[in-house]
Amino acid sequence: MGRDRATLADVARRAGLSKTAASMVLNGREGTRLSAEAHQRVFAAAEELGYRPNIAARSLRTRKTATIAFVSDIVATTRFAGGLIRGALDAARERDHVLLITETQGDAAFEQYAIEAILDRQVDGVIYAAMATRRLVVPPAILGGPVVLLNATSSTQLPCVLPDDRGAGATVAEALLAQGHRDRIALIGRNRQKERDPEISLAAEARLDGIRDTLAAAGVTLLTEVFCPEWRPEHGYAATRTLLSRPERPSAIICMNDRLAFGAYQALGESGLTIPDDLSVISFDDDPIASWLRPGLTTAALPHEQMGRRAVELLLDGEGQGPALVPMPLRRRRSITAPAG
Amino acid sequence: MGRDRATLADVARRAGLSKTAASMVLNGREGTRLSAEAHQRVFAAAEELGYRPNIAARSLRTRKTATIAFVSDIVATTRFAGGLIRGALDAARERDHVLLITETQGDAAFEQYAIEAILDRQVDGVIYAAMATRRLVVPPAILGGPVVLLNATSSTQLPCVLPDDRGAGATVAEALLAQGHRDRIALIGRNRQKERDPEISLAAEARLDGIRDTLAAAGVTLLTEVFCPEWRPEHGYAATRTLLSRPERPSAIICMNDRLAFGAYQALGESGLTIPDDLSVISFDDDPIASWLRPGLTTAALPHEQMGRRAVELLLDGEGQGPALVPMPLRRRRSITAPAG
DNA sequence: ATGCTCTGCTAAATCAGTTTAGCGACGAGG
DNA sequence: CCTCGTCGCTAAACTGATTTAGCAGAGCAT
Repeated sequence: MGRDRATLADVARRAGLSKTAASMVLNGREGTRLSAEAHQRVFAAAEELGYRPNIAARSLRTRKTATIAFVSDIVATTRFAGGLIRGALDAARERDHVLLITETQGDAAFEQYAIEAILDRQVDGVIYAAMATRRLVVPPAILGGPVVLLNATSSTQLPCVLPDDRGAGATVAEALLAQGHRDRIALIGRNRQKERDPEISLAAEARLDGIRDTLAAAGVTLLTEVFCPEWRPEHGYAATRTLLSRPERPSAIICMNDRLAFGAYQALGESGLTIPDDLSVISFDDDPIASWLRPGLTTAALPHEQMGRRAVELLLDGEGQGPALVPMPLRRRRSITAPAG
Repeated sequence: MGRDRATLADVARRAGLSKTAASMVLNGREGTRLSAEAHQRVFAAAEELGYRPNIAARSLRTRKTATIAFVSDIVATTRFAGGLIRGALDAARERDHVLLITETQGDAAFEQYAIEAILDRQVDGVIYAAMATRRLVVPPAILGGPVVLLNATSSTQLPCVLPDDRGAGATVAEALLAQGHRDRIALIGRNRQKERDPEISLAAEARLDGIRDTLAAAGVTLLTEVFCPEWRPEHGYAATRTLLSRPERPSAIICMNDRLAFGAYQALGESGLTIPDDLSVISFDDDPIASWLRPGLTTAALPHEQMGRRAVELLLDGEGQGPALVPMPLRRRRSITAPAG
């Protein structure tokens, strides 16, 4: 890998100058009194030799590696994680940085390995990411340098990037109100554990709050709320069957995430009900399946790519970059319409 | 990040020995004539100081960085990619290495950036991965060091890791034959472009071959084959409708991937047909939705995690590691049964 | 006493950069 | 004529490891 590369000494020699001169010119140092001609010669020599600095050598002196560590619990290998990484990758590239990725899998030994690997390589900063939006404990060892939390908060005073779940709740509620839904809106996916334990999820409570407040402002309350032990399709399926067994049928169902909505679609299909004519469905996340469903599922999208970007921006450009609460845009598809009758 | 770290000089001083001695002891060099007592002192000092070597400094001298570059076209941020990365991450950790991840997005400028970033950082090797199993052109610049192709081949003589799509085709066909399906097996997802152009997909033709050969060996031929412009749910939906509009209804449908199968489920559901009683469905990939469908979809799984592992093993441990064709195990769920009537 | 080998260890070079301190030439001012 | 400041540039130190070359002392044979 990369033998025979021209070194700074080669460039200097070819330009007929010292390493010092070459280094200063190539780094665009201000206040140096090197002649315009010297600049020319160095640039020409570097160009001709295809010179690229050796980052290891440079970082030995400067302690900068142009490398960011992306540490996640398990996010990197999850279907949702892609966007997070891609956004971070893009933003890093724009700033001439590169991403070192590690995964702790929630395992203390793996986390230890990840931290040591990172420290050994003197990364410029760490993005500490979680799969599910939640509160976590940051290992003190990495606090020696800049850290940004991605999709997570902690009790320490660290900058963090979160999706605006509360705003998404409001958005979803507004979308239904705008279609004329009022007192027959049901919700599936209530989950005491998720709502109460911030180490599991910050999303659940925030979404719920956004929904409730917005409906309340319009003088509306939820028709009913169905609890689910988890947020997977089978639970959405079961919850929807429960819902349909009750005397008053809702005009719309809000699902706490798309996997639940997927289960709801299955249950509604089996019951011979048509979406959205018999019943509107709306949800959160914008999982890839949302666009595969028939009809397409209207859902508030987790802005993973934006979040990944923002994390890098926060880390490298400092705090001035703006809000760390990233809005969740509504993806409008065909699953909601005005209530029948 | 990591200031105040003890250096080798610190360790040597505390042990009352030279840097040379400390270095040799810590690297477990054979043939050194340092006393057992000197060993003790060095280890003790390193322990007490929490010494960890600075990798940048070391690699300046040794040209080893304990870092592998994972370059992908777009795989890293795709729902499928997770396993590839996770497998690689795990195998890398076991060998005390770390992964530098970059994405080219199929863009030449990005690829250039990725290559330079990699070369600048003197990685020990490169895993060059593709999202879809295909043939690709490896940029000559990275051929200076070890390279392994992941989910891809090239015209150059590089080691590569591929899923055994042909074997999977055989597995799928066998599963249907074992249930008693014979002359009413349909296939959806034929696609001339994918089958013919190895730069787009190696999977399509291989799967098809595996299916055909296995059926032929049992004296069976496909009832019908429906073409699809792409392998997305809507195409599976359309293809299935086409299939159902024909006079002879199949007893089983083989879908070329799970997304097509998802579309097939939708179409079958609309037609009031029950899976698997009216019709068996079987497929390839083991996309997460396969387990979410009702009934669960039986499918030959892409062994992404295994593939990612194997790539690192091939890169670091050499070629002796065994076959680069990774078997695709059949995930048996409830979507196939014996044909009705 | 001399030469030889072996043991146990170290000084110094090296990797490829950045950075500090300062040198020689030249012109201006006193 | 001497001093001073500026200009344009360079030597050498430094970063933290590995590695080469070799030194001092002990033991042994001659």
